[in-house]
Amino acid sequence: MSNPYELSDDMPVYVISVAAQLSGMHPQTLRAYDRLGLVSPGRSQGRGRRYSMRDILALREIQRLSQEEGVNLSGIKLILDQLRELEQARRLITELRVELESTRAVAARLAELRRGGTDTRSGLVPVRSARVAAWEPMTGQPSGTEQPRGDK
Amino acid sequence: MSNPYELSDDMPVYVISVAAQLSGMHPQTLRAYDRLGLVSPGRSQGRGRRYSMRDILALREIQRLSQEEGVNLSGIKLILDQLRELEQARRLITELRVELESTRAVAARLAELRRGGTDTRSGLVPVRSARVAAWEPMTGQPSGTEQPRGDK
DNA sequence: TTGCTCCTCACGTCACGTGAGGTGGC
DNA sequence: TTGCTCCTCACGTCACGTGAGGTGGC
Repeated sequence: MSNPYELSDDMPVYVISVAAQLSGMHPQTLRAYDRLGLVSPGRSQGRGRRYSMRDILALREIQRLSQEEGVNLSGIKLILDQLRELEQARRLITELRVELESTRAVAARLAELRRGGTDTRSGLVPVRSARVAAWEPMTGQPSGTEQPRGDK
Repeated sequence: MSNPYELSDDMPVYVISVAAQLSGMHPQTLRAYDRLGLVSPGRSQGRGRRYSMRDILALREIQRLSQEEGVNLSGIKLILDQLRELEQARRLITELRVELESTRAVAARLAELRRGGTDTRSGLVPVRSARVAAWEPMTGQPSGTEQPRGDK
């Protein structure tokens, strides 16, 4: 309850030797990553490093990018930054779509309440654009960038 | 008009020596990038490479990531892929916000037409969520895309 | 022929992981 | 004392740029 950490994932509990085992890396490598600002664990009394589970997961992702994808540390840093931006954008997209749907429902309900049925000519009932309707939450993305240029 | 290429940017016109000069890279480097699938120019008669202006710009971006950011080629490939996804997401966000605004305007107009003013208790007039309202189009960049957020 | 293109091979440099070596506090 | 931590230095490996060397078609 009065726990200063929301979840135990953020609690810095693992010393460097344990963190090295959990992440499958060399302790010296973890020190190097700390120095480079890639994964900076907490400190205990200003001396020993203390890694959280979130740090461990970050280390594993770095290991994957490094070993499987062959990306160097400069690249990994940029990629992780970009990934955060991308996830932020995706969250916003989901939120905007939810809000758009509910707003559309409201508009439709209001239009319905106005007796006489749908008055299409008034343009009061918005037409969903093809591009927005067709969009799927991030497909594999090859060549999907093509824009059908709907010239309404 | 009947030009098979939309803009001259996509027309493969530069031979490798010219492309090397324009991008400030070694011809051998361009051949290596082609082999690695980083920038694959067109071919003339199945032999010589022909680079478009778009290829040149891609080469310059690669050079920046490599020299200024110190990213290796594996990283550059992932970063460029991610960047395309990010730009796609940003375009969609802009589109969704435009559509949301217009739908809101329609809903507001319809609500107004229903005599008696706003009936807040009915929940028919949607309240804009704080997160969506607060969001700025990707901070950290020129911010010229700023949308004045005119709340009607 | 000249000047381009193509290719492969090899070398130099640099990034990075990791071992060694020596220190200090529970 | 033992077993951890901290640090720096050095070495081996690998990625990558680029030069050399030799080919072929306008």
